[in-house]
Amino acid sequence: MYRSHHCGALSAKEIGQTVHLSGWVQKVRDKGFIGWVDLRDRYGVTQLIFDAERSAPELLQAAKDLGRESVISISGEVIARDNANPQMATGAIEILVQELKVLNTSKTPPFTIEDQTDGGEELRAKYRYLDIRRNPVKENLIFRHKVSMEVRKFLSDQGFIDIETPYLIKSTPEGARDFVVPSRMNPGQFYALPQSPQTFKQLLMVGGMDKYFQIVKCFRDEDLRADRQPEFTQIDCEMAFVTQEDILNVFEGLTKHLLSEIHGIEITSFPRMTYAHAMKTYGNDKPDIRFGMEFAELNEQAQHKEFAVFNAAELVVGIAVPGANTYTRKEIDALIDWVKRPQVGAKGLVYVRCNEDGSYKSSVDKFYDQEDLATWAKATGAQAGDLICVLSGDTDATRAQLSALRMEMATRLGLRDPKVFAPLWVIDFPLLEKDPETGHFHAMHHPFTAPKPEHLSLLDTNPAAVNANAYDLVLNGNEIGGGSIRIHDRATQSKMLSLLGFSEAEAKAQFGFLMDAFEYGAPPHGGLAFGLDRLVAILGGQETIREFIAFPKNNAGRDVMIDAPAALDQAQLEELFLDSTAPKNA
RNA sequence: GGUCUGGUAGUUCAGUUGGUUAGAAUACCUGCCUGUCACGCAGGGGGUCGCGAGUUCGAGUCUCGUCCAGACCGCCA
Repeated sequence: MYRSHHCGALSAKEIGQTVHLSGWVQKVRDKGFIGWVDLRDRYGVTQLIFDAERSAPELLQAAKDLGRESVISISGEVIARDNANPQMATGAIEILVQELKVLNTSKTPPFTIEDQTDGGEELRAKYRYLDIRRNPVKENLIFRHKVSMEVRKFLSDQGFIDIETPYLIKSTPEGARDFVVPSRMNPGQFYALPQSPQTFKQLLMVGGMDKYFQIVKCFRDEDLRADRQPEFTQIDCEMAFVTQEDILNVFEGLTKHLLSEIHGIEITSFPRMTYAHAMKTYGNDKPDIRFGMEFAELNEQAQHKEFAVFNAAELVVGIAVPGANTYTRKEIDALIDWVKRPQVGAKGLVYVRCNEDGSYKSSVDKFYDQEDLATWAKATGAQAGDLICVLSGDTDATRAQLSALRMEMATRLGLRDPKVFAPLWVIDFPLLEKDPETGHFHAMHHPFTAPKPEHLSLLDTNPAAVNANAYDLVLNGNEIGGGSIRIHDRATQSKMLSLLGFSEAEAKAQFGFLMDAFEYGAPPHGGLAFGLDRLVAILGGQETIREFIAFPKNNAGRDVMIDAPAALDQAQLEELFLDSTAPKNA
């Protein structure tokens, strides 16, 4: 018998019982005549005791010889501790060991298996199986399990059916780069791994499944970030016979359910904000609304004087940073350098100190008097003690820059409390986006998104003005879900693809199967997808999704534990017709 | 593709203006210790300063290149 109890289970109630425990040696404390071993498993730690009076000499010696992370199995009697440890769940008891069996020894691990490990990220990644023994990682994985189970429970209770869709599909030119898989049986041809089960879930609606969901791996061959992996998990959903309103309500319900079940937080406010408003007020389509610092456009207040920089700008926009008038000149200079970094890209920063006595001191006092500055303060809502930061330039770029500054200042001021959750919907996205370089349109969401019915006629005349029935769920400044009402008729889908630059033949070759399906009674439908990794990380109060993935990839898309990707050998390459050195037509 | 930061003991890091034998903590090993639980005490072993070139009497330190890691921009419908 390996175990009668787990290592987190025993308390004073079990005193006198003989138990069997198995686990890993966390620590050996050898005091000569007496020694303790902390035994750890997934559930906790139990202290084992060996001493010269009560233990056989060879047993005491065997305990002293145990190395960290050896796997052992013991049996013994639960006894009360002389010195209880109230810090420990099992701190009232210890096990007087009668039998000790070493099941497997361990080399000294390359980092300490403790909550506060001494291991760096790279090392932990290489020995991920050891990292997973640590509480923080273990608890993150269990946390993810809880979230995922609550999602399944909620959606299943709402009548959604979990259906699997294929991983070996066809590459499409729209969207992200595909990972491709060569087909041995079809020389020179390739599958693609899905970026999303998009078309399949729509076909499930045509198939009459009505409500579908799947917690599913998706793949995108793009550069990584702290919140982006090449393979990631989505909660993918689709519903038939629904309006946008129906979908928002269902997934608002899911979000509330999760916050309630996971954190005991009851969300009362679930605002909806148009894309246009989000861009104007936060410079961003995924605003963090846990704090204010809303944008105030200052063209009117700032473009009547001799300050050429502002006069030449398409947009002059500012925020009031609460309490930041305490910033020294040196700190403000550092802030100016910060916005001028290439990652932010501002040309400079105009600031106004709002002094406690009601006066203003700005970096542009040469051009603006106290009255002018007072109008800026009024527009930005600045109070005494605040610092107004103003950027100017082209509208899109300036908004992005000020948004970056707003987030940075909020982080510095501690306004991004990971225990506070502020979800919102961003709605009314534009259908299309014009590529500034090529002048071509591409779909802002994806090519299956339906235009707003009232904008349908604009598709021919002014495509850029068409809004979509598309929506994003935003949580604490992160896009955690997005979706849309889909096109469900051939004519509209065909027009959409042609707007995106597909010839009729290309459209047919790429998406003919979908448009064919639309001719056999496709119901109106729509849905959305949540990024599970990101959702779990944010609910867990962290920003790096790697911490919630059992075996994540590094910055360069490598799995440093198994050392993937790797070269194939010659025979494999030839079998897959990928060998560039082999003669053609072989 | 780009910007920035880092790479020194098993590990996490310090290392001043370029100067003699490269340090600390922790981990590891040995010994001691009867109530530990971050146990304590004494001792010990452990270094391709990422790699390559250059400057110099002399390089962990300066320069150039390169590799690796992380964050970000581009990219991610």
